[in-house]
Amino acid sequence: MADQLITLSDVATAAGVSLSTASKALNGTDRISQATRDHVRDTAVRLGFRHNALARSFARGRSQTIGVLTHRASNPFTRIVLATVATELGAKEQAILLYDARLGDQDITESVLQLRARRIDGLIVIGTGTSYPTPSLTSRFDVPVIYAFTSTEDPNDVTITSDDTAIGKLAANHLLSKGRRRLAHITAEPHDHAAQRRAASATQALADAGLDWATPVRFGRWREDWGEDAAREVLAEVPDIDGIFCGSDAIARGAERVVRASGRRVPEDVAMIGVDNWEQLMHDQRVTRHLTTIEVGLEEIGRRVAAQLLEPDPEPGTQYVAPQLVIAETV
Amino acid sequence: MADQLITLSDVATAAGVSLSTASKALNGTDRISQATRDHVRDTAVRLGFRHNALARSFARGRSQTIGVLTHRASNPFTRIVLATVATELGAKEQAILLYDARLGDQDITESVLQLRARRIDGLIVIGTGTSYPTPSLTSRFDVPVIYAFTSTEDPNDVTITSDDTAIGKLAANHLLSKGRRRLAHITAEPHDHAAQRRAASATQALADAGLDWATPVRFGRWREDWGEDAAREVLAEVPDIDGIFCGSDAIARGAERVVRASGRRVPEDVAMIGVDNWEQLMHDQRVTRHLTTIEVGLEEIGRRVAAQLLEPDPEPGTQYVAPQLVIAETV
DNA sequence: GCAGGTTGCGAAAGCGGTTTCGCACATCAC
DNA sequence: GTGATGTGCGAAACCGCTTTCGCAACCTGC
Repeated sequence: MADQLITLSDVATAAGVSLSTASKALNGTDRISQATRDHVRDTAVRLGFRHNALARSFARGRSQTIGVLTHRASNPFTRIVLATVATELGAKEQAILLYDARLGDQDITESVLQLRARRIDGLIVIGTGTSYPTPSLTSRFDVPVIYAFTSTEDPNDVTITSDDTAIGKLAANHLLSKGRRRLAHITAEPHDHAAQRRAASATQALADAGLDWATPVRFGRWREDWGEDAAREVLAEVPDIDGIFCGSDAIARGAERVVRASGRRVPEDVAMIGVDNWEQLMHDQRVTRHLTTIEVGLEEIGRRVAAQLLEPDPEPGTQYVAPQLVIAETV
Repeated sequence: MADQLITLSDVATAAGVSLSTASKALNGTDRISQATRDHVRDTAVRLGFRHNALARSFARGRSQTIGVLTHRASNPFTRIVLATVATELGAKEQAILLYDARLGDQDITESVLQLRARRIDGLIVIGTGTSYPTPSLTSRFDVPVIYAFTSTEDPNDVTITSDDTAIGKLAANHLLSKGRRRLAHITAEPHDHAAQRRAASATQALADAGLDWATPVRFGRWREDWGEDAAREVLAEVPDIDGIFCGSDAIARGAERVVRASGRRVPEDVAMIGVDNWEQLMHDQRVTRHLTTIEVGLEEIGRRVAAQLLEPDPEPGTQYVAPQLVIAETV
């Protein structure tokens, strides 16, 4: 498969025009008569010509490559955003260059210099969705920088992230709409931004309905076993609890196990709702829905980031992706 | 941040040598005296010079970009391999260009041509791990092609994938080692290669111990609800079953729910083992281990693929990644 | 019939490196 | 002292495309 590839110069010669005319004809730039244009294009097709992307990138000074900075690409949330971004950009002939775990790194400067030497056409910073803000790098590049699933100190940075406030509200209101009134909330660390916002907005939603939690919000960790522990506490304190909003699906998994083990039925006795839509995101089409949950919109974040990055001028500021209620069996 | 970047020519001038000498000094190629070499390098550092990667790629004809072909990048298994590959390659300054869903595409030829026009330095084909073989593309490129998590018709293709035979054996033997003797196996479609091999090798492991399944292998789907259905059947047919090997963690999740709901204890009454290690892979550090399972080694596949691709000549043939037993509560 | 504008195209200068080749000089063996 | 060999460096070609600029030919309007 090492046949010599056709160059633009070959096309020009075959079409009987100059190199520059051939270039312009194929690119649609400059003034070229329709007849010449068609002729050159036909010739190019006939010869099976393709622009050498390397030469083109070099001449144009644009690499067709987008830099991606992550904190830890092994994080499953990060991976979803990353894979989506890679898919979307690949469809647009843009490669990605991933610098993992360099985001929190001391000498991020080195990475910045490397990315600039690579002449990346844009930069995507993917956060973890929980502990923001991320330091702003926008001013260090002369190409567009977009922040995904995080936020920065600079409100003018182009940011696309989840809407934790809407998530909390959505969860609480869904439980309320099903007639549940004795509600509990089990979530992660109190200093985790996502947990904090979801809890605050859910509390507000209850207040708007003239209610309060039947038992104080349980702050703990993003872990299945914390879901178990907290659920035990909740059941002990409020035996007739009729709805639990879990800050994540992992927590919900653990909590559900305890609730069922206690002899209560889900959702008849206790309705349960999580956040993340893991069953969908993680298992692809391989699983049926079991847990009622809220889809944060990670793939949507990835899609929008990719789209915005290729826009001539993306709108500055933060865009929140609306969460989606995913109704299944547990509410 | 639009300061003019330093070129090699600037370095040469500043160091008082020719352009070619500067190039060779920095690259360590050709014969250059140590003194000159050091001097040029010092000058480059002092000026903050970095090679323009675009110019370099162009001149060398190597793009520093690896093509990646997937069937569907939203598949969670694919995403793991993809993210790992991207991480490893990024650390080596290699970008990736992802062409998703073009693998099964009719005119894969178009993608091949595009990738060749891009002058990719190598190609990675990521499969789904279940339905192989993938058509071989090796002969259509003059750069290395590696197949990950799949296999091809050509035994000489460089392939790195999971070891389904070892997985089945490992699972069966682990249950046997815990003294379980009345075993069942619940898995996916009988025509799914992974399911088939795992079932066959587990059956063989039982035979080696002079045993057979207590009830015929249940072939179904890679779904949690299939795990439930099959477990119900198994319990009805063999009430005193004492071990279940589930073909995946999703199946195990469903099966475990049914087993527990029947009043049986896990693992005291029924030991259960899955495959995939999702709790680890999907939740990162966010969850404790609950399900005893087998780690297929997707990240290891990704790491090896990236490493092999950058080797001068990767060894032809198939490499199987050894599965790892992940012991938790359910056995 | 002519100044002024428009249209279509080609020559040539990059883009910023890598790499081949040849030259001058130093070193060596005899 | 001479030829053979080796060493260090620079001139220049080259990678394949984009883009600027200028020139001729062709329109206008008066």
